[in-house]
Amino acid sequence: MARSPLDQPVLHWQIGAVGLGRALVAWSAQGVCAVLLGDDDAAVLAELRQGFPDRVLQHDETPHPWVSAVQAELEGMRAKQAHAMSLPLDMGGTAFQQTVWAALRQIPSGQTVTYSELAQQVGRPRAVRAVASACAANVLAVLIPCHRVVRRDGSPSGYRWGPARKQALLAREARS
DNA sequence: AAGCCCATCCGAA
DNA sequence: TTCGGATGGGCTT
Repeated sequence: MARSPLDQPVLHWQIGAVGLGRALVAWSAQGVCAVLLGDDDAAVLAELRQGFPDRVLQHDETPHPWVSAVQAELEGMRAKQAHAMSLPLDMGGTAFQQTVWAALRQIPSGQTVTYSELAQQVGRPRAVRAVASACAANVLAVLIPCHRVVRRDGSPSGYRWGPARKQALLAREARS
C-alpha cells in the first residue's frame, strides 16, 4: 500500500474555557501537539486545521487529563504547574527549532529573556532573528513558554495569539 | 538555487 | 524617532 499523509495517526482535540479565552488542546498517542488560544471555538479550530492540514482531526468527547492539566497551567495554578510541564509533547519542527524550544522550556515562570540572550543560550549569537522566527513558530502555548521572550528594550514584541495575552501571562507570572 | 519574509538589534541621521 | 544594514532559518518558486 502506498503511504499518503492521511495515513498519519489521528489527532484528537478538545476545547476548554480559560481566563484568556478559549483554549484548544490537540494530542496524538505521542503527546500534546498543540495548545492554541483564541476568542472562539471556530477560530482555534481553524488554526488547528491550518497547522495540521493533512492530519485527520477528531473531537474527543470524554474529558482528557492532559487538557485539564493544560488548563491549570493556563490559569496559573501553582500547585499543578509542574504536572503540566511534564506532559509528553509531540512537537514537530526542525532541529534548530527544537533546540530553541528546549531552551525556552528552561526559563522559569516569572522570568524573561531577550531574543538576543536566547540566541546566546543556543550558541548562535548572531541568529537573533532566526531565533525569533523559531519562537513565532511555536504552537504549544505555555507548555513551550515563548511568551517569556521580550525585546532588548523591554517591549513585549509579538505573540501568535495576540500581544494582550502575552502581557497578561507575563503580568500574572511576575507577581508570584 | 534564489528570493522573500520575519515576534531583532544597533548605530547613524 | 525613523532608517538601513547585518544576520540566519524556513518556505516558496
